[in-house]
Amino acid sequence: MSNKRLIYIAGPTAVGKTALSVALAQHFKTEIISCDARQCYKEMYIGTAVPTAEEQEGIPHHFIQNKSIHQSFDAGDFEKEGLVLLEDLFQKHHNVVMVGGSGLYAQALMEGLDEFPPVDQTSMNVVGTLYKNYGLEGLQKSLAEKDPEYYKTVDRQNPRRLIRALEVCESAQKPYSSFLGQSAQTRPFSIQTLLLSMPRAQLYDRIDRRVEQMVAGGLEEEARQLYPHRELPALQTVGYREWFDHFDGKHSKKEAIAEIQKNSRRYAKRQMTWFKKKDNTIIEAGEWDSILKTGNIINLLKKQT
RNA sequence: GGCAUCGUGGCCGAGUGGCUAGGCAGAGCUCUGCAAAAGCUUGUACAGCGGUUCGAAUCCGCUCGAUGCCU
Repeated sequence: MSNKRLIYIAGPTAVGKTALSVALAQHFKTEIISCDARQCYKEMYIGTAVPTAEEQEGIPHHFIQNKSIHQSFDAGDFEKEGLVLLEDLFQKHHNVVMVGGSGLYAQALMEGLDEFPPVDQTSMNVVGTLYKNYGLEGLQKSLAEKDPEYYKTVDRQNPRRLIRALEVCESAQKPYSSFLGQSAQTRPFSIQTLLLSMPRAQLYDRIDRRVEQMVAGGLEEEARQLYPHRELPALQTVGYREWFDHFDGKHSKKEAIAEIQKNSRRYAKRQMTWFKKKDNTIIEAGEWDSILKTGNIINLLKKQT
């Protein structure tokens, strides 16, 4: 085992990941890699709670605002680019800090995804048309035929899952399931995950307040500028869709804000569900506060057994 | 004080004698490439008490509460 270590700070939105990650990075004099499926887009700033320059405290951050909403970027891309970046960072540092709430992205980088062939535009169109014309049932029938094995285990009610599998089948002319479980992933570094946790009520309160701060900070205007691009995948995001609906007259500004708060709370819930099953070291709010205050960061890492 | 209408799970809301509407919120969960996405699961509640009936959220009486009108 190499002496290189990736320290991953996980946790739901608004729990306070940024401050801890910066403190850790300062301690190890290292850099931060963000695993956040939205903060990587340069066009989105306020609504994705990108750490400000002050918050970053001079620590180099990667995968923050380095993509455009007009290009496609997904968990697989993140894995590939992230590994290249890590290799470089580990030349200079023993420890590298990763932060972010996108569980799938973190999983991709830490555990690896199987190799899938790229999905071409034609295949996307074929599947898209199928869904449009024949709905969920059309997708189910097609997948049952093209990949009966995967069909047995997929969530058949979930169009996204069905579409993805069909797109791969279509592009590769091979069943989606034939690519599963191919590559046994090992990483040339160790990984330590710290999951930040906080009582539900307290977290929800922080979420509500942060949304208010975003609004005060000009979220509405940011959303207005992105309105022309509202169909893009990157903009299917809490904090933006609700404004788009408001601009379309579907609800008032006040309702839009309340919706953002509600959807953020739900997002946080889903994140907690995801991280919970991952068997991480859980750090409660009270603990990391005192750790930050005393600067006693090493104890935090010793918690890991 | 009199008359009238009403009182359904956290909220909205259907249901006028038997076959546990539904929606929202909440909670729990799934997920190997749009993941801040997408999907799944989840409540026998009928203001209270008594009566009629084989059987009442539904009918009758009283009590409490809300609203409106009247004196």
